[in-house]
Amino acid sequence: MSEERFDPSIADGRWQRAWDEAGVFRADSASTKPKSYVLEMFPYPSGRIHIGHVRNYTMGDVLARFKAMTGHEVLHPMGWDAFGMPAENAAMEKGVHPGGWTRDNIANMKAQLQRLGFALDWSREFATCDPEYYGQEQALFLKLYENGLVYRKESAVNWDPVDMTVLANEQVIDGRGWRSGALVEKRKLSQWFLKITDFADELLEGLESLDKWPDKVKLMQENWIGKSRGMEFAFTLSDGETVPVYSTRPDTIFGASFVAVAADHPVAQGVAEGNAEVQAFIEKCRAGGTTAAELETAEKLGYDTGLTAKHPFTGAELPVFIANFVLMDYGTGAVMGVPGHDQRDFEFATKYNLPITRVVAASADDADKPFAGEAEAGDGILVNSDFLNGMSVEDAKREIIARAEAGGWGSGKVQYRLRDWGVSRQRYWGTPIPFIHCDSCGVVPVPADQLPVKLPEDVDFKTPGNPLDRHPTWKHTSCPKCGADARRETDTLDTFVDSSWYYIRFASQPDDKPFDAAEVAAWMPVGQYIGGIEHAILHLLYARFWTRALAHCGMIDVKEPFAQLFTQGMVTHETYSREVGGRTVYYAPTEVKRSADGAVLVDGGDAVDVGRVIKMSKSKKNVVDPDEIIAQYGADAVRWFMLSDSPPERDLPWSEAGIEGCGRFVQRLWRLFGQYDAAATGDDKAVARKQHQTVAAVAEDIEALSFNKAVARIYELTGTVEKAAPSASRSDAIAALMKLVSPMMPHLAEEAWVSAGFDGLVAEAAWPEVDPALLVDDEVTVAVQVKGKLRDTLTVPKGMPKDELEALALASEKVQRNIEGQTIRKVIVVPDRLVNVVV
RNA sequence: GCGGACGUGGCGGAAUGGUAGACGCCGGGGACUUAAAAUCCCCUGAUCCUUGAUCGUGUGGGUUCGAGUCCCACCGUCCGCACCA
Repeated sequence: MSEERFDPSIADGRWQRAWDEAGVFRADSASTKPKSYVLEMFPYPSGRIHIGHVRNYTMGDVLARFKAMTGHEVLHPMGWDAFGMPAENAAMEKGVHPGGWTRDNIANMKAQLQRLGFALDWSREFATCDPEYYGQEQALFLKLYENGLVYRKESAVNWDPVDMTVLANEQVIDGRGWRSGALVEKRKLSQWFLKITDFADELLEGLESLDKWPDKVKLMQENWIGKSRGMEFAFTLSDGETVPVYSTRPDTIFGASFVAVAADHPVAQGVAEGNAEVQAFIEKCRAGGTTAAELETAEKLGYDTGLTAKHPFTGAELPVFIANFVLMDYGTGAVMGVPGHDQRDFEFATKYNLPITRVVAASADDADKPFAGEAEAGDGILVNSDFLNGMSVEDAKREIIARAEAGGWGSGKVQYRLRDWGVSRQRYWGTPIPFIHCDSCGVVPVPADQLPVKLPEDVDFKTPGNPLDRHPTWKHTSCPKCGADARRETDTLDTFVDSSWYYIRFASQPDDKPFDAAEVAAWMPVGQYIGGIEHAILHLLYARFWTRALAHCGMIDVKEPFAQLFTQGMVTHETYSREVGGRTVYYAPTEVKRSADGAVLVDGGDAVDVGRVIKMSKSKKNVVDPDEIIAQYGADAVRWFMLSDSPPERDLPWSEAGIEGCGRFVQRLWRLFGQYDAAATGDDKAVARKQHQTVAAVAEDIEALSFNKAVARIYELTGTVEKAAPSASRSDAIAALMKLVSPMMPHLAEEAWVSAGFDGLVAEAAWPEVDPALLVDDEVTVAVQVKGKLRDTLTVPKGMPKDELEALALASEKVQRNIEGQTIRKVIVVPDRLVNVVV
């Protein structure tokens, strides 16, 4: 080997070209090898990759390369989630076309990813803004429509006044738009919906089959779907109207002391007509904030409508209130108030002096026990409840539902928190919804042969609102049914639709249809999906739904798209700041010189406060630029850092010292690789053993995505081999080490591989064999304890019988000293592990 | 409020109920060098009466020959959800 130092600035590019020319990472759908589909969440093309992308894609890359070395045909694709608001914002701010802006960003980011040497099959690359992609998405949307999974309805929607678009419930966080942060308003619009609620139960039950998903994510989805069982029944009001209510505690019906309806409930609307006071109250309810803090302190408010509701059993006339804590869009928008056994009802009843009746108690003797300032929602025995008296809560629920159903005035009901997915967006940069509005035929799907419905190129972004809607010609077309003048739908699809099936398109992308079912079957489901926890609900639930919807339409045979899910932690960094003129100024890591006891500005030397280690963000300036660190340390050092130290599901603190250590290790390996000598002779059992143990352990660690442990083991093997005297075993170990590190540091590994005189690419080499005989040591160190405290250790041949071990341990001078003058009560011997002398 | 995760050296973190702190970073000392960089070697949980011993995995209990690991209670940090009837 000639060079003393490994030079990534030369080697990185050389091997990236070599892999590309050899087509090493191209996935062959027809291969007979076992298939492995490794996927990381594709990025939004913002223009620059973030260090978080580097971590995410490095993990996937190591797995993909490892799978290839262990005999799998690997599909590891990459593409672009290319529709969405930022492109339109750029268009508005800079006057560039969203398409051009997006294309430029993709080119930049692709070059950045390529500099990291990822084993990606770029032949399958696409962007969701390609007409070839969104046209097929339109075809799928129409397929779902044909199968009754798409509908349109007038509905109150979450309107983001800044982005000027509708948001899904999931996109409203604490009453604000998830992207713009603007306070969301309610508006009535005609919207397109996907019937995700049809799949609520399936999506919930399907979670059970996902044994390789984090429990945390499954739990979040479970809560989101929010299944509850209860009873729906109607109250008859004093004005003759009926008001259906839903309750999960129908057993407590005898404790009902009022009925409450939401501000938007028809009853409330009726009462409000011509009554300014009620209108004002309703307005007040609507204005109520929805943030966590506001809800915590929000007072229960009610307006007595003067109407009464007849209790179905007691015949009592219960007052009917409009209440601020009742939601129109859950259940029926009306509830029966049972103050004794629901905390909200309790607070409400206390405020408005309504009766609080106990109907559940610990025992029949406690039937009239007073409440201790709060409702009792727990289990117990029914009391003060006529025919339900003495029953358990569960039995009472069953009984009351049975009676309601027999009497025809109510029925058991399963209720979900999950709502249908509103997919209409009043934006330009998205997939046009393929429908046409005709005055005589109504809403008509665009015929398949007229797809894709392409976005117009000439658009103007100077005025707010939907550019498609105000385009001079685009929306004017003719009705596919009657031929009369008609208008195109000007809404575009939520970008979460785009990301709901991209993984299927990666597996198969014919020109004339969305995908080929057989080819999809060859790859799906994704074997390992890796991405951020922030997509735990939205993206992952939508993708699961979409897959099931396609299966429902008979298009594919897969129900769950992602067999195994991994959510990686964030990359974090210290923050550097100073108080300047009463405000905090943040500094980038490159502007700061860090030392053991603090930090100063490179420019000027002023002291800087070293703040908490937090997620990298532009506003705190605690970011590092992937390009800069690749240029400085090389791709392999950066990749190695991404895998070292922190377990991948936890946050990874970026540090200058850490990346420098990685850079040093790359050189250290390079020096060691240079000592490979094919002509060396002689055995070194200890080295061989360490090699085989490490190969087996690293394989296990990579499969488990425990990259930090694999890294630690590679350090150990490196240390062992470095210290060993030259031998054939040592050279074997060096060669094995080249393969071991090749998924993590592929450029270094290739360079060493060719320098050592091996043929071909190490990326295509087979993972080193493991000789099971070498996995076990023939000597073991046994701990010797007296009363559970370590006193000595013994090095003995493996498999020494219990009695011999015991004798040896008792003979130990240190043991003798510690048991002096005491009686041995018991000796516990665990072969090959320890001896514990109990005195 | 509900649900969940996590608490181990200066730091990131290892550890099938069986030698706590692997491995890395930081720090200290030394070798090489005119010097530096690079590299290599040694030390590096705390305390003490330092050939050794005592203490030590958030706190307090418990189970066990033996607990970071299992059980109970508490404290703290972080995350998710939330007037969902």
